[in-house]
Amino acid sequence: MKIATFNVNGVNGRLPVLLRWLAEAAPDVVCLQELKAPDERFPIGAIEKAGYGAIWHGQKSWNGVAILCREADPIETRRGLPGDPDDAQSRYIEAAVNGILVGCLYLPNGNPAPGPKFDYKLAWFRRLTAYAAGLLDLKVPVLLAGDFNVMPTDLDVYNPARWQDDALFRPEVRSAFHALVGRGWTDALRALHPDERIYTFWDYFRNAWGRDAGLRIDHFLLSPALALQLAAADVDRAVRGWDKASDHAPAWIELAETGPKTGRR
DNA sequence: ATGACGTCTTTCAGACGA
Repeated sequence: MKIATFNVNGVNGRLPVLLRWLAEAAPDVVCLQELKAPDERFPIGAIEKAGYGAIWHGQKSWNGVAILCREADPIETRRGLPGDPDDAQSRYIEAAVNGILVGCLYLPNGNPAPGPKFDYKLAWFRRLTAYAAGLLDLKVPVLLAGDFNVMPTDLDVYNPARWQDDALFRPEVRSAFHALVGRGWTDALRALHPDERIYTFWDYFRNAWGRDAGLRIDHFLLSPALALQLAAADVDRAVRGWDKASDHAPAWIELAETGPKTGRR
């Protein structure tokens, strides 16, 4: 089973890119972020025509997350991250798909730091860490996938010194990520490629794509049982070079089929 | 320190992104 995450940066403006990538990559499950569209403007017709069922949590202009499932409808288990009833931003949606609980998230950017936006990022991170602990307690296969807006280590940044004070790389944010992962999750891309420079985002500015000046900020966190099934993980880099591309490229993992538990025959 | 570029908006300028 192939599961992907893709920050599309506008699901309607990006629809041709999304549909082309779905046809070429044929993922079984897709987590989308930055829909930048309210619920009623999610392009469900085109996505169904491409062979995918979907659930989505939209918002006008900004944010917005969705889960797509090939030839099936995701069973929604949650929309919105718990822990703050006043948080109106659409950044979390979760579903049961093919025997796995999939949480799709878009963690706040947090710039400029310090400031209220950075405080919101750290608070959101705390809520995620608390909620994720409960997910592990469920003892079912769980995957958290999405745009975490964090480069975990120097290896994940083309020029670490330049990003030192940025909300995506500040020590508080990196330690928040490591504290979350340290509770029992596996960073799938890094687990399979411990020494490789892997990027999932290239700025539109300064010819970042042409210079390969990238960041690794889109991640898959696997629960312990799921980590045992991890067979492959990579980034569809070429998509970043397409016409009208998102500033993110899709990342994906491949999970090996297990025995009777998830076998469908 | 700023802005480069791109997307969205009851648009033609401003907010936001990373």
